[in-house]
Amino acid sequence: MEITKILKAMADDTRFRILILLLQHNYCVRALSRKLELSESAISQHIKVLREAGLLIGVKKGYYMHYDVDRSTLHKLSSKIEELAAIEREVCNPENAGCESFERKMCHIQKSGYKCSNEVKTFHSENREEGCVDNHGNCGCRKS
Amino acid sequence: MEITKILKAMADDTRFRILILLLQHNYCVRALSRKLELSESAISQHIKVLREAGLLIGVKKGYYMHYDVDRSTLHKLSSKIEELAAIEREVCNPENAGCESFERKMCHIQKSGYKCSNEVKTFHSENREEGCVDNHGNCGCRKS
DNA sequence: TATTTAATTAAGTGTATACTTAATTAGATT
DNA sequence: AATCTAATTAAGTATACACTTAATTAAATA
Repeated sequence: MEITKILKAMADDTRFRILILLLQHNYCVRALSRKLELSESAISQHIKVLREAGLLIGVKKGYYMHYDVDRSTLHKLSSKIEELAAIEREVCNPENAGCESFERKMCHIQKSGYKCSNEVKTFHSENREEGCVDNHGNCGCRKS
Repeated sequence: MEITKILKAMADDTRFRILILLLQHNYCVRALSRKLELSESAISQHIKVLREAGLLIGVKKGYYMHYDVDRSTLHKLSSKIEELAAIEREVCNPENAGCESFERKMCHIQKSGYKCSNEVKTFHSENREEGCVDNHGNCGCRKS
C-alpha cells in the first residue's frame, strides 16, 4: 500500500466527490459525468487513478462497468494515519542528542545565560563533520 | 477542517517526509533542507502548505522556528476516512430507485429476459427529462 | 458477422505546483 | 543603533496534471 499514492488519489476534489458518490450508489461513468458536469473521458481518467491507488474495484456487467469502493483500503489508510499520530517525538536537547559536555553547556535551547559557541554555530551553519550522523537543528547538538 | 486540503498537503512525497521527520524530532528548516537535500526555501514553502492545512504549529524560539505536528488534525483526518468507509451503499435497482412499473420490467439489471426499452435507453443516453432528479446509471431507472 | 454501446485511450492545452536563486523580513545579538 | 541570522517571500522555470475532443477498444446484441 503506497500511502502517498492513495492520498494523492483522494486529494483531488473531483476524485473525492466521485469516491463519495460511489460509496453511496453504483453509478456508471456516464451518470458520474452528468452529476459532476465533466466529460466521460475525464471521469474515466479519474476512475483510473482511484483504481490504481486501490480505492476502486471495477467489474464489467453487460454494457456497464460497476465500480465499487474498496473500503478495506480506506480502513488501512485510516490506520496508517493513526500510526503516524502515535509516533513519539524525541525532543532535541543536549542530553538525548549525545552532545559532548562542552556542547551541552552551550546549547541555545538550554536556559538563558548559555550561548552557542562559535564551534557549535559553525557546526550548525556549515556542512557537518565526519562521523556526525544527525543534526537536530535547534542547536549544534549532534546525535552520536 | 478541509479534508481535501489536508489530503493534498500530505499527498506530496516531500511533505510527507517532512511530516514524519517533524513527528520524530524538532528539526529546524536548515536541518530539514539538509536531510532532504532541498533548498531551505523549498522546505519553507512546503512547511507553509502543511501549516495552512492545520498539520503544523510553529513557534519562534530564538533564531529558530520550532514546528510541531498537530496530532489532533491527524486524528480527525483518520476519523473522517473511517466515516467514509462506513457510508452504506444503496444499490441501484428498480425498487429503490422509484422507477415506474413499466420501467421496472425493462431494467437491464433485472434478471435476463428483460431488456431496456428504447425509451429507457434514450433516457439513459440523452439528457434527462424535466423533473427527473437522479440517474443511477446502470439502467434508465429514475430516482423520484 | 456486422453493429451498437459504454468505457477507455490518444493527443493536445492551459493551469497548478514543486523546485531554483535572489531579495526581503523579523527578531536576536553586539 | 547596527549587524547577524533563520526563515520567508519574490520571481522565474520546468514538470505534473486536470481537463477537452477525437479515435479506439471490448463486449453485447441483431
